[in-house]
Amino acid sequence: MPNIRLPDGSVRQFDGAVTGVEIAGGIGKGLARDAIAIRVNGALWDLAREIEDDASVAIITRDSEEGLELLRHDAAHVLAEAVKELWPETQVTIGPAIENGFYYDFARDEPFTPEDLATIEERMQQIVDRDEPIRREVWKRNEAVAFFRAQGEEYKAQIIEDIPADETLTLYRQGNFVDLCRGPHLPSTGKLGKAFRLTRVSGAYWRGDSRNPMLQRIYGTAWATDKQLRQYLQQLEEAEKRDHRRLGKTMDLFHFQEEAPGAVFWHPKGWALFQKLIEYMRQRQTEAGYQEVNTPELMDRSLWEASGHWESFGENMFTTDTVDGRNYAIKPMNCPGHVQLFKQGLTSYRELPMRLAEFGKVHRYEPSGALHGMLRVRAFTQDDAHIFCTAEQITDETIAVCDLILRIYRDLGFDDVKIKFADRPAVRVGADEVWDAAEAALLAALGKSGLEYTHNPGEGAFYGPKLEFVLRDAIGRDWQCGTHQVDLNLPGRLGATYIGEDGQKHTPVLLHRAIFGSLERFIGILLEHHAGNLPLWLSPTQAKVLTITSDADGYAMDVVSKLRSAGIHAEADLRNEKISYKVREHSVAKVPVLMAVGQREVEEQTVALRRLGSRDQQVVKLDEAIGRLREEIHRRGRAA
RNA sequence: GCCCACAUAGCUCAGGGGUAGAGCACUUCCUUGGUAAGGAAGAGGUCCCCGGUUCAAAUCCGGGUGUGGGCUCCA
Repeated sequence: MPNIRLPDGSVRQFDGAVTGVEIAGGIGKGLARDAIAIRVNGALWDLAREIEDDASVAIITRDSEEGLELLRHDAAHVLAEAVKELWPETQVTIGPAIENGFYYDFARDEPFTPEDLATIEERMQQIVDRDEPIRREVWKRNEAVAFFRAQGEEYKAQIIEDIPADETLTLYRQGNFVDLCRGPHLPSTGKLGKAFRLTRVSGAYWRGDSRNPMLQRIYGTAWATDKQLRQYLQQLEEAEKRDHRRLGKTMDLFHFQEEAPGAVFWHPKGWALFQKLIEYMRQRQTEAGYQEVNTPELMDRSLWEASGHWESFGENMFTTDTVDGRNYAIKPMNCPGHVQLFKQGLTSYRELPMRLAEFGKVHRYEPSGALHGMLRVRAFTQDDAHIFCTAEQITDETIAVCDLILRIYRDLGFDDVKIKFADRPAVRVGADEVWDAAEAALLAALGKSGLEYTHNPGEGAFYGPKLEFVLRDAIGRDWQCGTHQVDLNLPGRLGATYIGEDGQKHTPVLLHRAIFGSLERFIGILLEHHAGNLPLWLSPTQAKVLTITSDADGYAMDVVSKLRSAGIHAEADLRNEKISYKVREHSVAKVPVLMAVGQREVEEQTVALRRLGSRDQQVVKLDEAIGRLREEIHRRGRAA
């Protein structure tokens, strides 16, 4: 006689074991139709599973967050069923729900082709039409292993063998397809609906290990309604439009070419943007007490051996083959160079903290498959800084770094920033007491500044704990950019010391920090975040002066030179084209300010101002227009 | 590095065993037009590279390079 408590607090009594189907049906027809699973005392159950004892339940519907996840998981099963029907020799492995969709990994000699995806998708729709009941079965593990082995499903058998012995083993059967699964599942394949789409096929290592065989992964997206699916596909198109590689072309900022994989050719406009970011960062760093330095890009192998990079990072380093027979390496990091600066002469504790900053160009031999536009390159510029300080100073320096990072992200239009605290990994250098102190110092800084953070256990560097700064862009993607690390290893290794109050030599603490991380990558993110519509102060070409008729040519040139004198990057467009043609062209090129001049403007010494994204224009006196733009550039677009 | 796909004009792309096509951009001419594409003409290609098959390869096959989507990696 179970008492079933519903989310609204009401209790219903049943004569015997009851299922989710019956409970939902008892509440209403609509709910019975939309129900796909039931939460029983906190755990998700199949709708058809019998509830024998008193329980608190909640019906899960397809449009809820949890329901959607179940739907996607089912889509993965239907995908596997379709593939098994089409190519019975294929082995199935795993297929979970993921963000926006699902995937399933298959083992099969023949690769799946894009045409296969269409075939599979059709078959999936047939399976949905068949509305096969999905049934849960509890199996004994040796029987389950034997069952899958008999079918040639070696991977499944392996998975079952690795499941802890005390766990209940459940299989789900739909039609002729049986899969190992924890569940729960929809009552039948018809409940999946047809708001799904197979999106791509790719390789994936068995159990995520590159030493294992490669499986074929089919990805799909699945939603509760067709409308949601359409919205999602539209979102993808939107993201594609703001792809930095596309914007780099249309805005004429940079290009890549075959001879320099993973290295950027900066065009004048792109380089102007690059320089504006550096100029801005330089100003902020000077305010914060940093000193800018520059260290060699090429240094002898012995230094990299001393620092430990040759051993632990050598595979990623570019090296030279020169006639002098020496081995040089192109720097993959700036740290060893900065330590050399610190080691020059004797440093007193009174000079600490010493903050050395460098816009250092580094080269790393990244695996070819890792390269991705400007987001993952082999040659990039770090806004790197190393702070040499005492153990007592870690906390205050960390607070200062956090403030600086958040301030800069805000200025650049990123208001949603998350901080992660990554502590000691399993493989590490340094004594536990030293780690205790370093971690405590970082946590103390976070505590003192009142910043929220999440814990990322075991994800610290081998040489020390770190803070990671993750920013969220305009379309909800997260990017890890800033980093702040405590290094307990390098100063000692490279013999850096300072003279303490006691007159003795001590090893300083080294803090590594980067804010943009890589200028190249950050610019890519910045472009995508703003969809190319950069704030005025960062725009390479800030204003374009467009003539309406050639009578205004002379005046247009005057306007440009006045803008330039005021420090505004301006260009004239005197071409024999219609004004609407010029407006379109420069709008497409994302120029933030357009100034049209015709006969009227010449006579009145005005300009017709049009801002990017607006369809309106405003006629203002030239001097006033310049004043306004100057002011906006000066305060970097933030509200005064 | 691994799996799959792709590489044709400056850009976006179509085509395809018999010497190459569109739109936009570019050049010239006409047009001086008031806020997202005015008109006409012209020029432009080692069809990524190297091999192979073939009477004939941009097209088919093999290898390489690069790019894209994933996997692994991101010290």
